[in-house]
Amino acid sequence: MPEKFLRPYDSTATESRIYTAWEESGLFNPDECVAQGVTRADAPSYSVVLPPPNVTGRLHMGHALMLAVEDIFIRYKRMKGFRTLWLPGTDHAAIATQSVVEKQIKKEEGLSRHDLGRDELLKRIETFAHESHDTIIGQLKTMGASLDWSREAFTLDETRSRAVRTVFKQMSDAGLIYRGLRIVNWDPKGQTTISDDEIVYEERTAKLYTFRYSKDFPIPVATTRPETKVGDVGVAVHPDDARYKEFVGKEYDAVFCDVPIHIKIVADAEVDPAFGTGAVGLTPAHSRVDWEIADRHDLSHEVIIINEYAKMTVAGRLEGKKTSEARETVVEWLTSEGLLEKEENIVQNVATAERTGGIVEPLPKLQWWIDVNKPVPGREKTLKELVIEAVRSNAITIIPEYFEKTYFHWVENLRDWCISRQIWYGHRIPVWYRGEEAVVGEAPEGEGWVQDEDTLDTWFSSGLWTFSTLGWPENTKDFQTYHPTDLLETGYDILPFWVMRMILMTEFTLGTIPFKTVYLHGLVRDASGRKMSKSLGNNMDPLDVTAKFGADAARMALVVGNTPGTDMRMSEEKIKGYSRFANKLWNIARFVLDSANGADLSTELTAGDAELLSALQTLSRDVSTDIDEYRIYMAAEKIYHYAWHELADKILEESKPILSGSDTAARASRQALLVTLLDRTLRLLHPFMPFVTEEIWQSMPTKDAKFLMVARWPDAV
RNA sequence: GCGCGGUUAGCUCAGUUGGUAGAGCAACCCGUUUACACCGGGUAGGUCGCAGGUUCGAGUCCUGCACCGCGCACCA
Repeated sequence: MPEKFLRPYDSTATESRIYTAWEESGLFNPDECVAQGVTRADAPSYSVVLPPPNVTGRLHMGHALMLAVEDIFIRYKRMKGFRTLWLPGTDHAAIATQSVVEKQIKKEEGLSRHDLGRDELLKRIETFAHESHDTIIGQLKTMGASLDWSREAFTLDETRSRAVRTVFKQMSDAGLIYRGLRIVNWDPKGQTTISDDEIVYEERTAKLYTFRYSKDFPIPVATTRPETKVGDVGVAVHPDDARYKEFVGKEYDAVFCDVPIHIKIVADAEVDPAFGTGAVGLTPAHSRVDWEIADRHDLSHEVIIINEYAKMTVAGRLEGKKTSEARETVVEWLTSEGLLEKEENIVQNVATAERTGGIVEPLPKLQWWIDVNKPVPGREKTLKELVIEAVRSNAITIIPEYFEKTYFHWVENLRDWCISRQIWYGHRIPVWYRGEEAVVGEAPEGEGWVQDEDTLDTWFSSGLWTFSTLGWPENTKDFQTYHPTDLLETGYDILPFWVMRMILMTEFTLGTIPFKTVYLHGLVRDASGRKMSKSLGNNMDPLDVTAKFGADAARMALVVGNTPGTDMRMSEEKIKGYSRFANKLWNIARFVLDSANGADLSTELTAGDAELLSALQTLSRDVSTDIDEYRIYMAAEKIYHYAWHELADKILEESKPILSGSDTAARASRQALLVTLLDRTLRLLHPFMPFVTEEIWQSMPTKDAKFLMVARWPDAV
């Protein structure tokens, strides 16, 4: 027995040494597995592309969970003999990264992005992104992730940029990308457009004011934003509202807080007669709903009264005021004119920008959009329909299944996707202008071309992730071998943002699905069930816990009993429990290797021993089924239970008298049995606790491959 | 408003197609010249949210309700 077993298991020293050995072996790379003869050249492939972490800093426990789950499937399939690829990468995360760096520069140097200029800011962001990247890669390795580093990708590197330009051009040629003036979500703080899903609604109390535009205006109108009323061009009432029927079609002029306005009364079914006074003041340029109603009644969109800095652009007493100040001014004016009829408190949801916290100001802007309701040429279906069908047809399976309902609910509410952003970090829109000419795709030859100033929504490039990482648009060997990928594993919170968009982009570009199965994990919460966050100070750093208890223990704690789609609670106690298990396993090995020293493994087993072996074979099949059916939470628990409470507590204990007894046949049988049981247990446990199992296996007399990582799975032995 | 999930032992959670309720932690009792004290053996603890229904049989299927959590939409 090697001397190392005389000391307790030391995860810290072992884990980094083992990872380095794996990495140096090259066996994370499936080509190398074939070259070294551990995978058959004609083996079926199994591929997973890592959801690229944002280069905004460090990984959190959610990432650790993601890595544990994916690595389990990957290691299992690799041991099963599949040509297994797990491809790593990082995401430039455009707005998230830029706003982190901008905040940092503002804090340390007091400078804004406009003080620095585009080139200098980008340089700073790239430096930051580079450092984040290195930190993150180190963390991925610490967790034991068996990723093929030779294929690492970045959403903003040259290959991925080319994929972005190519898809943009194809979509544009297909008539699905258009540039249009529409109401966007404008973030005055970040000075950019944001998409619907970058909005966070905050519940606040607000005042609902009921007023008239002038003394002779026939209908009182309710609003929470009196300052916008200087931009009104109409009033809408419900067509069946008896109170106002007689006024529909009439037009009125007024001077509202120094601003001349012209109001037409229209009837529109979208108005809720029960809310406020049942009459809506229409401000088409500053409300998406008003814009749509105005469209239906030929009212002007062009009365713009608020600018990108959320300041008033009208003449008179409101000129240049912030919207919040203008609101007070208008209310004072209404009061002094006797036009204010009522003031009540209501609760409303205020739209704020996720990244900056700025209050979203709806503004009409010329932006790039993807049309989700237009038939895709050659497919006779819209993007929206294709995205629904991929899941409805069961081409893609979502786990847990009930999330399919959430998915459909979400997609059915999908509107055209605004893909342009007014930030600097990211893929620049691949459109070049010269006078009236415009070129889409690759930069044109010749003088005088100017590229579009805007960048693309970060989800545009991550939407291509499953195939851009495999070298597309080149028809590479990797692309042919590994696409569509087998599994996408991610948090349920980005099902709509990312998962749906990958399906959309892949259906359009390749006419196929990006992955066959979506496995959604839940949130990792703290011990009392709160979300982990910087502001609460309850963050758990994966590096700290792995340093303390080992990655094996952290992985088990994250996986055992954690069903997909369900949030879990994490605590150091829990992880500590599994570090005890690693040590238990270590001592099982110590006992077995010590007492079976020199055992003849070809000894015929006694009937009783053969039964014990067959019980473990049954367990192996059980565990395989559990993993195949995505119940890794159960598989992990079963092996844990077997190793500790069956193998250690029962079998090892009852072996003691046999091993010291005088029946030599029984003893020889038992020695062989114990070695075999330990060997199988290590194989079964390897995907879950890769380090300690590998370290023990290196001392096993049954060792039949260079690493346990590429040894055969028990039901295939 | 539309939709999703949860409610099982003191705590955290499993329970795969309906067939006598499980694990971990905590508690309590016993054990220690030993592979491991990062241990072993044992005990106690549940009307499976409530009310109906289907069934020979329901934690599991159906209907309704309550409470908790979440998503989307609206928010004039």
